[in-house]
Amino acid sequence: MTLQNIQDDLSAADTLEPRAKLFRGLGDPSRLAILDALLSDERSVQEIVTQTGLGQPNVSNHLRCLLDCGLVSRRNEGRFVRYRLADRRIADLIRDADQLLASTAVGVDACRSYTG
Amino acid sequence: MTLQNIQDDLSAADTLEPRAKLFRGLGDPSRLAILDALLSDERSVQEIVTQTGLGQPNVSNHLRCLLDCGLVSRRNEGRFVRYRLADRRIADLIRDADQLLASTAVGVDACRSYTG
DNA sequence: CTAACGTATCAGTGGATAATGATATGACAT
DNA sequence: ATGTCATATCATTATCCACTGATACGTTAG
Repeated sequence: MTLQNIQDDLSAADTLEPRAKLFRGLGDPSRLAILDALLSDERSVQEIVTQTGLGQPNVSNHLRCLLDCGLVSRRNEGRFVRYRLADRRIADLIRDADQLLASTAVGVDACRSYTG
Repeated sequence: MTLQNIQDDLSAADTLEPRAKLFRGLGDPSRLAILDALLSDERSVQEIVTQTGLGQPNVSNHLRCLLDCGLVSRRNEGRFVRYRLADRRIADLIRDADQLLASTAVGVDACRSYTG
């Protein structure tokens, strides 16, 4: 085993799980729809429910997930709660993914391992 | 509903599923470990098995998934099969994710929705 | 031809999780 | 105080998917 491999393994041990978790956070159509709704502006839960067509408890669940992950932040306003993206780089990450998907090489549909 | 929302919905309908699928492809520790092994160089299945500690059928399964998705490409060499990243931007995406995780705000561990 | 090796496929299994309906919590208005 | 609205939580269910062991396929060596 080379030094390079050792370094890879060391860094992998520490960063693999969080990395996977971040990508999994982004790897659900419902959560992506929610993030999409937040791309342009801050939104209340109701607005997100309307825009995404998802059920309200479902949206709340995913928002909790996204909040715990630190991907969104919230702000109370009376009985409304307004959510927004926690970091610009999240939008960047999504855009980069779209660019990658626009490449001819990357054709995710063909993957039979999961139905997505 | 504003024009902006309509545009969001239209783009979402087309790109949400593939996007989610791409992120899910990246959202598994085993697949990330495999991609990690390929970051620095081309590798045979055996080498990946050794470096990741995963089972051989398991690695083959994930490689098939990654291949179908277009995230890796393969090359036959005798009875060996050597895999490599299909696109530099995949490594970029992973690095960007790591940078995001280095931020204080994004702390994925706290997410209780999935154990990952 | 046959043995040995590298890789891929398959079926079975356990564990994880997204969605739903019911319900709880909290805030505002009258 | 009470009703109403916005949001969050909970339990249930049904589905999905990663892993394993056995095995098949393909290639090289002897």
